[in-house]
Amino acid sequence: MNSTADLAARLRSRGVNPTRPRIAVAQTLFARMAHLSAEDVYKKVNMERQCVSKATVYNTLGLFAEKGLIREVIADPSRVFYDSNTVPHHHYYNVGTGELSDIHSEELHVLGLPPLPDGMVLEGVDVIVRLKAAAP
Amino acid sequence: MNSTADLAARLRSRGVNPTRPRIAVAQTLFARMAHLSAEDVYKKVNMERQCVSKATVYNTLGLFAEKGLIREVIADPSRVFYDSNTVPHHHYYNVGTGELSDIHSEELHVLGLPPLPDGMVLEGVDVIVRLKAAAP
DNA sequence: CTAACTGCAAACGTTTTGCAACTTT
DNA sequence: AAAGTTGCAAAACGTTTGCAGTTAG
Repeated sequence: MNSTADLAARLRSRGVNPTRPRIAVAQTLFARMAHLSAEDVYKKVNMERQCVSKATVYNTLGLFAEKGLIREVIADPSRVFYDSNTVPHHHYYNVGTGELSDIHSEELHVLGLPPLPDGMVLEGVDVIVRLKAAAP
Repeated sequence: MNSTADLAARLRSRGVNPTRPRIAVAQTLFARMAHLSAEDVYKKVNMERQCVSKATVYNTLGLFAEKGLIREVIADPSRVFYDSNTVPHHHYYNVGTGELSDIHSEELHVLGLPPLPDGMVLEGVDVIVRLKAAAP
């Protein structure tokens, strides 16, 4: 479940102090499987729960991402999306609507990654499959 | 080579009217193999050639990208990079320095792309391999 | 008591836009 | 003249930051 206590434990397990605003943001993020922009989170938190300022939403999302509780998805130059699913996976991006969705498949793999440049360590591999509506 | 006439022909072949500012931007883009932000292009154009306003640089880059003369690379939330190499390829992104580089390999492939959602057409597949400096 | 956190508003950097002037046809 | 293009300055947008006040350990 997503009780406050569970969420608090989840944050603590990543070294994040579970304050009330952070719990509120966490509830919004983890209640649904979604790809939300900071603005989306701000609106949803303040609609569903008590008031959290925009600065705190941004700071909290940055903190959660840094601590590995959520994942930043960079697909659109105009805003960052936050994905509550931290299991490695890839994304479709609908260029027309700006909608992001998971690629529900075990079959998508990146093969043949060349040896990394010297002194570099892999941080992640992001695959964005850009889609548009078919011509009518 | 990259003579003005050749660049003009290159723009025309994509339906872009080769005006003087656009040629200047094209020279800067195609002179080197590089990943430049709009700001980079603005600085280089105005250092190397005659003055082109920031608005025109932005508009021109957008136009070139739309017409397929260059490719937008979305790797960093803070700025868009423009790649003069339009042959399909993928990128390393150095998270520490913000530097983008090509993956020079025929070996990197994306395998197992699932069937696209109904009524959707593929626009492109972008792979960003995020790297950071190894811990000392 | 101290350190951590929050909210507000102002600042920021990138990108877009309105519009008058200037080309080009 | 009409259509397309440019430059400037201002606006817009998402995001970050400074700081005073609040909360939590």
